[in-house]
Parts: sequence; structure tokens; C-alpha cells
Amino acid sequence: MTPADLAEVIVSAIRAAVADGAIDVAVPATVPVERPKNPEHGDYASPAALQLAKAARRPPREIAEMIAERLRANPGVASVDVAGPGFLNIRLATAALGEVARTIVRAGEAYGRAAERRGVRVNLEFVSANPTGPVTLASTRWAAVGDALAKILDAAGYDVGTEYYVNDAGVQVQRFGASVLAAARGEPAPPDGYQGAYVAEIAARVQADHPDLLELDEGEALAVATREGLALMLAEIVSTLEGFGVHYDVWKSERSLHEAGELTAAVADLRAQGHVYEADGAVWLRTTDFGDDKDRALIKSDGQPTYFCADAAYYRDKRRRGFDRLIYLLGADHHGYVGRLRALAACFGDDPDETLDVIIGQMVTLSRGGEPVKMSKRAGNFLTLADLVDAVGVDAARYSLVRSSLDSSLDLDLDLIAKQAPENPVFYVQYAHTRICGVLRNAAQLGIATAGSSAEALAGVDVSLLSHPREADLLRALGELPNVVAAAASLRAPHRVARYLEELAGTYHRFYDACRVLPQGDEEATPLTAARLLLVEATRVVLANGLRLLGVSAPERM
RNA sequence: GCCCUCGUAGCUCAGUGGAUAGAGCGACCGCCUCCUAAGCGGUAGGCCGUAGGUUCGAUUCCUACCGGGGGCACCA
Repeated sequence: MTPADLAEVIVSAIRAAVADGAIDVAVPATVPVERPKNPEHGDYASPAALQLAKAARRPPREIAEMIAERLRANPGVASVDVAGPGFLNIRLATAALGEVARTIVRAGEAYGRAAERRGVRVNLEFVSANPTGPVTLASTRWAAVGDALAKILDAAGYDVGTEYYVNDAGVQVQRFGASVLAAARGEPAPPDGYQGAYVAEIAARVQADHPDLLELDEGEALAVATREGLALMLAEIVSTLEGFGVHYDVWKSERSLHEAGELTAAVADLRAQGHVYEADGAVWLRTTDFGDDKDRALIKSDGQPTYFCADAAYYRDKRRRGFDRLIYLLGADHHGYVGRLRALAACFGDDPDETLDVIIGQMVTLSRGGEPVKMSKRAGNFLTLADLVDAVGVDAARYSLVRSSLDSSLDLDLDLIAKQAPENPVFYVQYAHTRICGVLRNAAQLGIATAGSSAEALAGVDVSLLSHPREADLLRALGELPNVVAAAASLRAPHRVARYLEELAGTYHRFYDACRVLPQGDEEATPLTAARLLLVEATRVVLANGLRLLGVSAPERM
């Protein structure tokens, strides 16, 4: 019996109590089922009675007794106690709890995934860094978190499309092109230009493709340097992210929006909605109608569209492509966008609470031996995604970036992270998976069939033998994955999966320490061996599924 | 000045209004003739920033204040 099953059983018990007239209250659709920290509080606990007490106008303990009485009729429930202010402390029959392992092995990679699709199309945009330089460490956090979130949302039943917005139009791009051209000529970067070795590298590659670059007239040379430099830079960003395991469904070019007339169309739509006006020679959107601090310019007085205008066109484009909900993953330095984006959605006639989700992640800071390291893209002084991966590998990099809440700023000590020491919890989690694989290998060598090998073997395992406290701990932990995935998805909090895996790995290590799985010496395999092997396999499935959601590998050997 | 966010063990951080607030690292003491010791057990370490409020119950929600970080363009 999984926690979800138990929640249904409790709801049924409430429904029965209401039908009998024992309590008078609306039957809830579902109830919370928690894992108590204190083992004396049972396998599972539910505060359902506490939550119903007010509506039922009865003391919580009384409600709890009414539910408990009916709960005891279920054969999977060994005992129910009413404790404290009115908690239901539930102990499952050993066999019922043990079934969790069989359920998991049977489901395999599907375990933890929502049974049904929600029919909601979600667009998730993240990183979207300007193609004027390599992917920096700050953006690397959004890459790791965004990719994990996409996988988690997919597992939770959403149809997810991931997207990278390429800012290949505008002033910064011109500055980048001018910097590339200057580098090609051996001149210093222009004021407000980009510096750094990568600019010279790009310049050299542009020259290799266009040997006549320096003979072209100024305008043409600048055009070539800009166009080709941008293409090379973007290609490098794509391959760096792919190497990091981050794949996008769509790379959306800002320039393509301009060229397709999308900005004009967006302004026309907004005008039709009645939120556009002219002032001081510019065209404005009255975002203050919807809570923004100030109105935002769409077209500057020189006739050029603003960046915000492109944002509007992009928002409209995503919605017209059928996305119900748009998630933007932004850094704290962009939090000022929240108000104007929400107002923008409202100006298009959408309800931002329904269509928009702007997630603000705090910044990544760097230190080296306790000393802060400054990052500046234009000065060319930064650590890149590629540098980080070179130092610690993809798994450690992704894991360390994804295991913290987005609300908390992250400080990476380069000296520490470069050490690849067990200070990084990713090793702890991966090691649990590795140990399991070792046990399974040894079982195969001993000629012991694992439960996952055939439907018959799986059905024949006596899970009621899993009665050791460490086995029960592990079973309860394994049952949590679907809840964790659902919570991580709805709270947009991938770090919850990581924290769960750390806890599960610890629970497994403690089980492993206390419970011998395979026969020793010349002992024969017993039904308990089979039951424990099933439990071990179930743990492997959950660790592998969880790590996959984070884009971290589950190695068989370390 | 206004807005966002954080403040929890020595350090880095978890904690979806519930029971005695947790983990990893660091410190100290133990555990391999036994499936990988990258592991396990134990000890020490906390006015959950401060002060109020909301209620059966607040680390969690609200208000104010203190401290750290970030932001307030007809820039991109």
C-alpha cells in the first residue's frame, strides 16, 4: 500500500463515517499522509481529523476516533491510534507496506511519473543569455535548474516545451560585432565593447572563413563580423549546453520576430485591446493599468522598437503556439521584469495568474579560498559553464547547482568544488546506487534470480518477510517519490528531488549496514533473500529515476 | 526612498500551519576475517535575526524594525 493508496483509504473511511451520520462534514477529495519523524507515531500519520474539526464543529480527537474505527476494517491496516491533538497514527500490515517494493519494480522507469497527463501545455524558458559570450556560471545555474524542472514537470504530467530566446538583435549585438572586427584588426576593443580571449578566437575563426574581411569597406566588414561572429558564438553556446546535458526544443531568434513583423503585430494587438498611447513621440503601453510601477515604451521616439516590445511579441508568439502557461526562469537581477511581464499578459487580455509564472532565482557568487571572485562579461573575466565542467564534471556541477532552493543565493568555492571530494553529496547518492548494482551483480554471479527478471519471479516474492525496522524505513522512503515529484513540480522546486535522494541514500545505507541481503559462505538463498533483493531493486529504480530527473547519471560502478 | 529575496548548528544549506527543528561537511569517540568503509553508530554544537500580531497550534502566514544580496531606463 503506497501513501497515495492510504490517502484514498482514509478518504473512504471519512466517507463511510459521514454516510453513517457519525460526523457531518464535506468529504475532502484527498487528505495529507505524512511520514512521522518519530517511529512511535506509526508508519504513516494524517492530520485529517484536525483539518476537519472546524467544519464538523466537533473536537478533533472525536473526529479522529470516528475515522480510526472505520480505518481498522481495512486488512492492510494493522493498527490506528489517535494521538496528540487528533493525529491518526497508522501502522500498516507488513505485507501491505512490502507491496510498495513490488509496485515500484513492476513500474520501473514509470515509477514516480504521474499516471495521467494533465493536458496543460507549459512553455519553460531559461538561460536565454545574450550570444555575445560564453555561457557564464550564473547562467549555468539556470541551465541545470531549468532542465531539471522541465523533466520534473514532464514527470508530473505536464506537456513541456523548453525554449532559449536568442537576443540576436539590438545594440549589444552591434557592440559584439564591432569588438570582433576590432580584434580581427588587432585593435583594442571599442568603448562599451567586449574583451577577452574568446573575442579574439571568434575573430580568428571569422577571418579564416572570410580571408577578405579586412579588405571590405567598413559597413560590410562590420556586417560580416557581426553575422558570422554571432553564428559562431551561438554554435558554441549550443554545443556547450548540449554537452551539459541540456537540450532545448526551440531556439527562438529575436531577429526572426523582427523580420516576421511580429513586433508590429503585437503592438497592433495591444492597441486593439486599448492599452496603447502616444506621448513625447514614443509609443507606450499602459502597464500601470495592471499594477506595474510605470508605463513602458514599446516604440522609442526615434522609431526603433524597445526590447520590451520584442518581449511582447515573444509572449504573443508563445501563446499563439498553443502554450497555456509560460514559465520564465530569471535571475534576481531581472526581478524588475515581473511586474511588467504580468502587466503585459494582462494587456493581451490574459490572466497572469493563469498564464504566467515568473520564477526568480538568486544569484551565484564565486569565491576562491574564501576570497570573492568578481565576474564581468565585458571585462572577459569570468568562469564559464565549460570551465566548471572541466573542473568537476557534469554530474557534480549539475547536482551542486540544483540541490539548493532558488530562493537562496549560492556560493561556490572554486577550491572546494574543484576537489571532487565526498563533500559533494552527489557522491553519496551515486554511491548508494553503485552499491546496489554491486549486490545485484553478486546475486547474478551466485545464480540467484532477481525479482525484476521475470513477472513470475516478481509475483512469487513474499514481501511480508520485510519486517526489519530498517526495511520498513526504506519502504516508507521509497513510497514518497510520487509525492516528491508532484511537490517539486507544483512548487517549481527541483532541489526537493535532490534532498529526497540524499535522504533515501542514507536510508539505504543504514538498511545495508543492518540487513544482509545475499547468503554468506555456503548458505542457501532463502525467501528472505528474494524479498530483500526485491527491496534493493526497488531502491535502485527510485534512485535512478530521481537522478534522471536531475540530469545526473546513476553509475553502476565507481 | 520604493520593490524582490535571504537571515535556522562552527561552515554550506533543507524544512508544502502540525508532534521532541534536520542533513552534509568540520570536531571528538567507536565499527571492516562479512554483499564497495565514497559506508554505519555515538558525542558535542540551536533565544529558527528582533519585536508584535493572526489560531487549537507559527521556523512556516501578516506587520514593523535590524542585517546581507539584488533591482528600480524611450539600455540590452
